[in-house]
This record gives sequence, C-alpha cells and structure tokens, in this order.
Amino acid sequence: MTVPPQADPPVGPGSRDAQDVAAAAARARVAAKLAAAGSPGSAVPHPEARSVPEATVARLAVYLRALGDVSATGAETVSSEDLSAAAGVNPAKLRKDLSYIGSNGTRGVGYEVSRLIRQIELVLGLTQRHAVALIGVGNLGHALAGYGGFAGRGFPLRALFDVDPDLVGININGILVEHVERIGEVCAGLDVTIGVIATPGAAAQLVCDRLVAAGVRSILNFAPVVLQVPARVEVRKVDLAVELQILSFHVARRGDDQVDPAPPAARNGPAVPAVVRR
Amino acid sequence: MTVPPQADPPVGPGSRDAQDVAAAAARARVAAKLAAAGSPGSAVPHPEARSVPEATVARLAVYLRALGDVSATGAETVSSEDLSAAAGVNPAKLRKDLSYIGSNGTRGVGYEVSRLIRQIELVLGLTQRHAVALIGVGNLGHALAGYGGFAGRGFPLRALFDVDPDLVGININGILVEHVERIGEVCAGLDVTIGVIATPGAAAQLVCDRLVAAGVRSILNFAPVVLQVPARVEVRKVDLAVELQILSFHVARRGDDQVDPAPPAARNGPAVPAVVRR
DNA sequence: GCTACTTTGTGCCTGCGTTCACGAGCGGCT
DNA sequence: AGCCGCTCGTGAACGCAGGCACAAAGTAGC
Repeated sequence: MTVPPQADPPVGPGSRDAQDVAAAAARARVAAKLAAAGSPGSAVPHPEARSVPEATVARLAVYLRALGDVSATGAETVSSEDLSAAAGVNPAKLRKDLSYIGSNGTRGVGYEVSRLIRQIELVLGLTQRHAVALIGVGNLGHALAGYGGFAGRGFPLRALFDVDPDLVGININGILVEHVERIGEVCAGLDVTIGVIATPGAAAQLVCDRLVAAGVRSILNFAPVVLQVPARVEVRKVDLAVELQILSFHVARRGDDQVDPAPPAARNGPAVPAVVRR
Repeated sequence: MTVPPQADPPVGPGSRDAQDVAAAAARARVAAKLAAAGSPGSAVPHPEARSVPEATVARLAVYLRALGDVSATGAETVSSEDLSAAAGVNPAKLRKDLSYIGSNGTRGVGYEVSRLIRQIELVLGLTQRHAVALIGVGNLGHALAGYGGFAGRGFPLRALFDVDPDLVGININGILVEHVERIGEVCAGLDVTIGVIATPGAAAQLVCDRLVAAGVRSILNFAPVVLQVPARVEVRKVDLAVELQILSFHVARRGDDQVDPAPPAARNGPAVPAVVRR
C-alpha cells in the first residue's frame, strides 16, 4: 500500500515472519514502480506522511454522526459491524477507514465511542471552530443562514453578504448583511476560513475571487457554475439540478428488472450490498 | 493544470521489466473478461449505449449546463478542449464520457452544440418531465420550493408535504401543502417519480418509507440520516454538515506546499496526524 | 493457565475510473 | 487532387477504492 509503514507502535514480539515477507514484497513493488516512473532514486521525498484517502474523509463525517446517534443510546462501545450498519457502509470498509486515522479499537470488544468521536473530530479539524461567511442571501441563502446545521456543528456563521440594496443592511439571526464589496475586509477581520456561495451563477465567480483574495481557502459552492480557483483553494459544489438529473437518469433506466429474468449488462455485482430494512 | 510535457516513450532500461509485468497482468485480465462475457455468440445488438459509468452520468449533467452557456454565445460547435475547460474536467475524460453515449462529434471540427444537448438530454431522461414531491416545508424546504431550479429544468414541483399543522394548508408558489399522511395517495395520483426529503432527521425514514410505498423510485435526501431503502430505489444524499466537515479537514491540513505570507490563523493546536494525498 | 470466542487490523485481489498517447477521419489550403 | 493540420474516438496503463478473508489480539469461561 503505502511506503514502509515504519511500524512505530510498540511492536509485539516475534511471529512477524509473514508480515516481513509481505512488507518486503510491497517494498519491491514500490521500488519497481518508482524505477518505472523514471525517478533516479534520489527523489524519494516524504515517506512519512500517512495519507488519508479522500473518499475516507468524506465517510468520516458520516461515521461521526452515526457515532453521535450511538452515543445518545448510552452505549460506550460499538463494533464495526453495528457502526457500519448505522452509517450504511461495509464493516471492512469502516475498519479500514478508521485504521487510516490510526484509531485503535479493542479487538474482541469494539471501538470506544467517546474516544473515537474525539479522534475523528481531531482529524477533521473540528476541534477548532471555523468561521463561515455566506454570500447571497436570496432564496436559498436565507434558508441556509437560518439553518441550524452551521453553528450547531462548530461552524459559526459570522458574516453575510449580498448585492441587493434591499437586503444589505438587514439583520438575519443577529448578523448584519453587508455589501459584497466588503467581503475582503470583513472576512479578513473575522478570520473567515470557509466561504459559502449561494448567489446566482453569474455572480459566483466574482464573489469567489473576492473570497480567495481575502484568504479563504475553502469554498462551498451552491451556484450552478464551475468556479476557477488557484490550486490551494478547495471547492466543493452542491448542485440541485445535477442531483435531480442524475436521479432522472436512473428513473429512465428502470423497468428492465420487471419480468426480464436476465439482467442485460447492468447489475454486475451482487445486489443488496446495503442493508435493506423492512 | 499543465504538466511539463516531458518525454517518456523512450523507455528506460530498468523500466521494461515492470512494464512487461503490468502488460501481462492486463492481458490476463482482459482475457478473463472476454471469456466471461463472450459466452453468447450474439453480436452487438443493442445500439443504445449500455453501461454508462455512474461517474460519467454525474458529469453529463455538468456538460449539459456548460453546453447551455456555449449555446448562449451563439457558437454552433465546440471542441472537447473548450467544453472540458468550461466544465472543469480533462478533455480526454470528456471525450470518453461522450463516447459512452454514442455521441458522434466531427473529427477536425468538434461537437455540434444543439445535437449534443439533445443527445445528453435524451440519455439523462430529460425529454420526459419528472414530477417532484417535496416533503418538509421548513427552513430549507421552503427555500427549495421557491427555487427556480426545479421547474426551470424540467422538474415540476407538484406536491408539498409537512406535519406541522401551521404549515399544512398554506400555499407556496401555487401549491398546497398537504399532510405527510397523504403522501401515498397524492404521489400516486400525480405520478410523482422523484421525492425530495427536507425534513428533520428524525422524520426522514418514515417519510422515505411512505414515498417508497407510493412507488417513488428516486429520492433526494437533505436530512442528515442514512436512509434504508429497497435496492430498486435510488437515493442521493446532500448533507451540508458533511460538506463543511470535509472542507474543515482540508483547512486543518494546512498547505505545506506554498507558504502564504499571511499567517491565516493561529496554528491549530493539536497536531493533526493525518495528511491527505493529492 | 488454557481454550474458545469475538472483533479488530490489514494483505491481497479485483474492478472501476482517469489519463495518456496515438490512430482515424474530416475540412481546408494550395 | 493531394497534402496538412485539427480534433475525435479509443486501447492500454495506472492508480485508487472496495471487499474478502485471515492473522492478531483481546475477552470470557473453565
């Protein structure tokens, strides 16, 4: 998988033959790959960075909420099986995901709920509060401003912006709506780290540029445009129309599973990988 | 991102082995695949493009909007390069995606805009209107109901539901809010194919069950829960908190790539043990 | 203390998705 | 007409992600 994992935890006694063999094989493979890449061996840069796959990061957030539910029941530990069911994933995947963040459960028991919650919060950077600025207080933006999901989960909404003179100056949930031209100064002053764009598509890029100029490195974009940003800025996009169109595609693909005993070419894997209620 | 176009074709001496190994593995895989798929001697009967990858479907919707922009400029054709830039993807990826839907561009020229739009709409099933029901007319739901993105793109909102007696009976954009208990009859009567859940988490599963019982096969879920559904039902989830937490992760993993002159914030206290790979 | 049982951690394999690179057609220019 | 340049279409390689299955490590019972 990754480079020699430098087994740092207190390595247990003997019986490591198989693992040594495997590790050696892995090293050989990595070496071959590096050679193939044309790297003259000198550039073996940062082997120490233990990496977390992007897909895993996305799921950690889901696990976190599932853990909240478990915690609410009063349980002190969860097995990977139970937790994965609550999160809607495969148990093995969950265990692998958790292994990426170095989280140790206890074999034969499971994961200690509170400890795991802390660990995930730590990795996701939730121990620190992230000030959020929301731009575009129209239909959607207004709803987002009133949405409890922000402040309730450690993302205090600190600034609101719009261009509409009728909206600038009004007060939403105790926050004054400023003009978009003030994005730079206000965001810098409030130390905003996350910007949420809920403007019409035409305005989004301009607003985005201002956010970037103000030092915001993470943007959540609800506008139906692909934002152009420097590489250091992370953008995530939420697009209602796209989601609906994807669903539409699947609606159009239905009906084949009716009487047709031979599923043509679609469903290759064994169906029902997920839990089915009822 | 432009990558230095350095040359690799002249294969280095040490790399041949690795490449041969890889090639052999690939051949084996292909052979196995052919053996598995080649049992029936039937030719290639279905002209309709089968097996459009899921990831491609998601991008088709993005291409569609980019094409709309292009069309607005009056251009009659686009090259894969231009269109991919507008959609924020790799040109090769775009061409491959379009090849999945059997769309023929013209070599040396590009893609005919109007034809391509029609083709994508056909594949995504947008030639047919899909009645949408929205459940939960609270903060977010109300905003969604007023959002033009529904009807404007071929997804007419036909029904609204809530449990709150203060909301049931009111009229939003000309649509009467019904009680959730009437989901079954109303949805069946209006031939709703897509359900949008914007309720609090606690109510989501119940609402979902009702939708499924009413024959709805596609659900867009804004509630922070993992819905349990039969395999035939397609669920897509939009979760604000998860998106923010993913962004938070990337903020926490402060870039060691290029140091910004401005110290963005006090160093986050606890050293995060994980680094994402790019 | 020893055995049986439970649950984690992970090595390995498989498959999908992305990317590169190049051949194949098409239009324009001379 | 023939050549040239442009752009699509796609085969092949590569890397990431998912999932199985098993060893490791702990608990509980005797």
